[in-house]
Amino acid sequence: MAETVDDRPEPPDSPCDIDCYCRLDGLMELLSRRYAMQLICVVGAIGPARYGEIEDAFDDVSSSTLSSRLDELVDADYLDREQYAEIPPRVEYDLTDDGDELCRRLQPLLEWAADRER
Amino acid sequence: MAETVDDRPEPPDSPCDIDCYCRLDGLMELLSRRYAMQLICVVGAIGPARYGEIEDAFDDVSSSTLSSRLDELVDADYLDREQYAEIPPRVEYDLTDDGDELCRRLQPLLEWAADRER
DNA sequence: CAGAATCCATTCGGATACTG
DNA sequence: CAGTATCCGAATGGATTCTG
Repeated sequence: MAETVDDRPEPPDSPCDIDCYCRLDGLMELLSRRYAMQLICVVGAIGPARYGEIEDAFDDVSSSTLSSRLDELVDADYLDREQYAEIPPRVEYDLTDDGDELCRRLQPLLEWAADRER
Repeated sequence: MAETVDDRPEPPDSPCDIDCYCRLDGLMELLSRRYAMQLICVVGAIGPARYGEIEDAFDDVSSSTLSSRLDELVDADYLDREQYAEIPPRVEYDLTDDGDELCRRLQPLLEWAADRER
């Protein structure tokens, strides 16, 4: 890698000085995956949510896809995964603090998107 | 241990009765493509924006990708494309009313995303 | 129940070259 | 300047099968 600038006081070569929304990679890339944004908001809405509940909410998502999305969001610390040693096994997902903040910021968007689809 | 009281009506056709953010396809699918959300906000920020300005703002987007994204957003009526019969040719993109509303609803998200990347 | 693993079709997006 | 066209590798997500 040629140039990795660790401290970015003011990128001199950035033509987009507004608020530089153009270079966003981490979170935006995560949110650009299928169901990611909806997933955050669904978990936010139905509180601690079990895997099955989430799966049902989407109704047409494959388990592999949902698993991936959950993993990614857990890894990125937007979701918290609590596993209980019970039979049958129970797992609950909930928003972390960051996830909660994210959810709040997604709300206006999804709300609007939902409105215009009906 | 009592279950959380659930007195929701339970619509028969929708397993996700909160606000049904799970079935969103149209807009969310559009926004899930690379640069789409940033693109809306950038155009919102630099007003009527020329193709070159937008391209420069992103600095690492390929012209084919940017073109696709622009086309999609124009087709979906979030962006307006104005072409002037000049030499050299000039094209300006601007937000439509829907695009403007979308931009406002994306703002909190991107703002936050930008903050946590620095 | 809550996934993990594997395989695979499709899609997406970048590079490159070319144009009105 | 503002794209379009083409090719192609990479990534994505679904189906299916299997498991603690």
